[in-house]
Formats: sequence, C-alpha cells, structure tokens
Amino acid sequence: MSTPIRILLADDEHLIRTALAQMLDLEDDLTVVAEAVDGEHAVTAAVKYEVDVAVLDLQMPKLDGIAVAERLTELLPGCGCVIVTSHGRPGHLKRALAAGVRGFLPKTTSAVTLAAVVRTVHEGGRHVDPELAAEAIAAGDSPLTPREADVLELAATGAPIDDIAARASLSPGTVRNYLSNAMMKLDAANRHEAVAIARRMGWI
Amino acid sequence: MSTPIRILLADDEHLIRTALAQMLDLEDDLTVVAEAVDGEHAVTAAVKYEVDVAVLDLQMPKLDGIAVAERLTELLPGCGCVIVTSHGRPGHLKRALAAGVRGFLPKTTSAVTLAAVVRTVHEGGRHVDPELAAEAIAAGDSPLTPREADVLELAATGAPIDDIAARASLSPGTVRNYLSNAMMKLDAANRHEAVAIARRMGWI
DNA sequence: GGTCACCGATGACGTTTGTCATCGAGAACT
DNA sequence: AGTTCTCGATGACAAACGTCATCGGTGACC
Repeated sequence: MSTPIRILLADDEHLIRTALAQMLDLEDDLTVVAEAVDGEHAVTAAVKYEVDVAVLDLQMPKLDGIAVAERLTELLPGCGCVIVTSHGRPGHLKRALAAGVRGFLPKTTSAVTLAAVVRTVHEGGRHVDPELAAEAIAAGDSPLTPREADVLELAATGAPIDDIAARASLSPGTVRNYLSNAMMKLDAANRHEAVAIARRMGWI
Repeated sequence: MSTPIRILLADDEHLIRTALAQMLDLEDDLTVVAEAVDGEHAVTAAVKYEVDVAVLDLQMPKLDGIAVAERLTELLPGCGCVIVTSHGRPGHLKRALAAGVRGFLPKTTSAVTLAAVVRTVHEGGRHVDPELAAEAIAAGDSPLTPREADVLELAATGAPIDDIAARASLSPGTVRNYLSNAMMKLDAANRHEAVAIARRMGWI
C-alpha cells in the first residue's frame, strides 16, 4: 500500500460530507484530499488536486453528480467516479453509466461497501448496487422523445398549458399534443400523473 | 464529565447513519448507544436503552421523526429530541416544536453544530436553525382546514377528481369545492400547483 | 428515393376542471 | 340566541384540458 487513494468528496449537505470524509479517512489506504459543496466546485477541485476517485452525491446545486462525472471523464480521464444517492431511480443509473460512472450506490448501503467500491473503481472495476440494477433492467428505457421529456418537465410545476407553452416557446396546441403523447406512453390519466410516473422512473 | 451523554441515532440511510455515529462517538462526552433504521425501531430502542438524546432523521419509514418525538415525550420524558433533515419545510418545524422537539437542524449545518446542539438539548435547552426559524415565521400558519389538507394530499398523486372522491368517500362536487378553496387560499392556478405550494410549505 | 420518426402547428370535439351561489347540519364561541 | 366556522352536498356555467385527424418540414436510415 504505497500511496493511499486520493478522494474527492462532493455533497451539498455539510453534516453528511464531513461525516463521510471522516469515515473514509479512517481507512488507511484512503485519503480525502478535497471536498466540494456543489457540482462546479467538485469539477474544479477534482482537477486541481488530481484525485483518483470522485465520490459524488447525485443531487447537488449547479451541476448534479452525473453532469460532474461527464466533465471529469473528459478533463481527468484517470479519475473514477462513484455516485451516491438517496433516491435511486432507474433512469439515473442509465444516465450515470453513459456518463462514464463506474460506481453507483444508494445511501442505504453499508459503510464498508462504499470503501470497497472506491477501491474497486480505482482499480478500473465497476460496481452497481444489485437492487438498483434490477430495477433499471425492469424499468426499461424512457419511451419519451427529448421534446416530450422537456415539456413534461416544464409541466412538473403544475403550471397551466399556456404558461408551459410560453416558457417552451411553443404553441399551446403543440404542448397539449406532446403532453397527450407522453400520457399515452406512460399510461397516465392526466399530465400530472404522467409527471409523477416519469419522476419515479428518473426519466425527467 | 462523569458519564457521557447516551445517544440514539435514527436514520434509514445506512451509510449516513454509521458515518454520523462514528463522528459523534469521536466526541468524548458523547456516545451512541443505539441505532435505528426506522421510526418504530427508534421508539423501542430509545426506551430500551434509556437514551438521553434522540437524534432523528425527519423522513423515515413507518414513523417519521416528528411522530417518534411525540411518542418519546410520552414514553421517555427525560429524553431530548433533535430532528435532522435534508428538506427543511416551515410546517415541519412547527409540528416538531409542538411535538416536544428541542433541536431542529438541516443537514447542511456543520458537524460541530450537531454535537453542540446535542449537548444543549441534553441540558434542557433548545436550538433551532436560525434560517429555518426565519422561514417558518415568514411562512405563517397553514390556512387550510384539516379536510382541505386531506383532500389536497389525496390530490398529490395526480389522480382525477373522481378517484380522489372515491378514496375520500366524498362526492366529486365536494372534492372540487375543497380543492377550489385550497387553491384560492394558496393562490394557485390549479390543484396541482396548490399541491406543490403546500408541499413546499410543509403543510401536507 | 422512399420510409419513418421527430418536431411544430391547427382546428374541432367532448370531457374534466374550477368557480360560484346556495343549501343544511353540527360545533364552538359570545 | 346569534354568529361564525367547518363539513358535506347540489347544480349551473365557463374555462381548461385531453383526444384525434391532419398538415408541412426536417433529418436519419435502408
């Protein structure tokens, strides 16, 4: 164990971040050399300190964990990315893997697992939580076209059609068509149910 | 510092719980004597180990942190309750204080604060995150009647009126009236926006 | 070059909503 | 005893919403 694995830890929740940092530091082959409170800081800090593994919370301000991973695979190819998340939706896992993430864990996993996955990822391996993987396979791919997903996301606030149309720079009729399509594909009775379903699947 | 403060730590996220436990244990006047993965276990464990302070995550399976606090103030009056949460909504703080909680912190606060608050609460004091307190004061009380809140909660899934009426055992017309009232009080354009607002305020 | 999917739009139609006035019963407070 | 609030309901009306057929334009793919 010549030099310990250099880790970046990114999580917007101060309490959680410092607790995890202390915990990882207890392992003598791991050392947390940088912490970040949001996605932007995570990217700059990872590059600056040339970390071996980035442990990223999925939901963060400015850039989410997946967006950070995308940038890091470009800017710092030697760095492995591990995503940790409270709410593991199937769609997130797919996007994460597409972004070059090699570790994906829910926060419900045990502490020893995290350390183990950090080591695995550092050695070039992959580890995805088995339960999440099963869900992702069962859920399949998003049936929504990019535009449908956009409009559905705008509909998530509960705003009326005209507002959505204005914000999307579309005609109200077009918005209704897209939403109608999405509802059919998601088997929902109205757009709000469609939003709920798409949310649960991680498609928006 | 004769005997250390005995702490129960309840959080359904394994990773977070163990990390926090380790962190709190590092303080030599604090000791985590019990951990729980959900509200029910939290109550039984707190009673069994006669803990001095219960550190409770707000969102947990079976019983949320506030419900646990309510039971503990009855079953174990000497025990102080501290709620820790990711999403601090104004309404939650009010309900928590009403339930006898004496510490309320978002997970974004620093680690030293948590330890300090545990000590404060153990000595009978109170501590509420200043920002959350300000929000709660600004937000005011819920303008919704109990029934309006019920119906609004049922509307949260996005189900159509008839479904809501069936599940609430009400006439569809009555449901529409309640929702209309709620929308007026919350200044929302439709019930889904009303749901979003009530959610943000912690009123449902 | 034809097929197909996606984007964007329009118009018509029927249904679901939201709004409002109004009613009656019970409970609470003055 | 009167006022006020919540609960529950009805009916009528207008606006918003969901559905469908249809159109033109673009880019991908065989």
